[in-house]
Amino acid sequence: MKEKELRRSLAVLPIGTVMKLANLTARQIRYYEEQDLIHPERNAGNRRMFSLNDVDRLLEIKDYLADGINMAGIKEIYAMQKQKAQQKEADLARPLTDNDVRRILHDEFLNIGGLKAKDGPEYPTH
Amino acid sequence: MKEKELRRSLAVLPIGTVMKLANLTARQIRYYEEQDLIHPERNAGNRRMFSLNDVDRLLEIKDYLADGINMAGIKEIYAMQKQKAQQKEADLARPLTDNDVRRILHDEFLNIGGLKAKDGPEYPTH
DNA sequence: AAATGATGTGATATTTTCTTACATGAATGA
DNA sequence: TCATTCATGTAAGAAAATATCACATCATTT
Repeated sequence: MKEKELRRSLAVLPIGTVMKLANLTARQIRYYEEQDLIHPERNAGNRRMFSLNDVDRLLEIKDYLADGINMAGIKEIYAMQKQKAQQKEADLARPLTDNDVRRILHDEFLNIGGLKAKDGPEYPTH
Repeated sequence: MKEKELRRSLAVLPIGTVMKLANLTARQIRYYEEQDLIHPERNAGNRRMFSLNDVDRLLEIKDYLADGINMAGIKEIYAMQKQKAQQKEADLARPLTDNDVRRILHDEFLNIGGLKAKDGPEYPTH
């Protein structure tokens, strides 16, 4: 479903529509943007244009706030989600080759032997 | 998928967005509305608000025009489609009950006998 | 009590959209 | 060929939507 994802990320909604869909004031929406929780695009005339994904996120933010989580907390949540997504992306991008595996095992054996010169072992040898 | 249908029929897009999505001028879009080919909603401030279905229809209209069909032709096409849809709806809405069938047969027998007083038979008895 | 966080409100500028009217160029029929 | 009609362009002026910025407010935290 790549098509669907594209549709959902198209910036087509003006703030007035988003206010109604998410039941938020313009002030709130702009503030959440200021806090880097959403990143609506801008059209040629500097008007914010939102995607359906943006609306979803606004609804999420609303829920988090209702649960007593503050901006900082929400920001952290999204930062973590982003990290996870990036890790997954990286994992998917280049699955380990046999060569990678061999190299990793080789390095580990070096470490186990305590022979690694430059930085010393990564774990206590006690 | 009633949900999807609802989403597609939500009037959330301003004309500026629709212009880009359908690659049409505001003039064209308003003219097609004037010709009763589309019926965007209006918001409290009298601005036209379009649904994704509206955009689809605009793209269709564009195709028809490109095929050399004029407004009158397109209008007729949509009129026919509407009729078909209404018929289908009517058919689906209330399939005939046994009672309906009995009543219809009863009436038909009356007619066959040529006894129907008021309007006379519905078909030539010749 | 002072500071902070989330939101409301008001002022003013800019952009978008509306309606109305007139212009235009291609196709069509007399 | 000339006048019409059709689909669209364009301009003017008004109204609505949105932008930013500043200050107000009210609850919570320190």
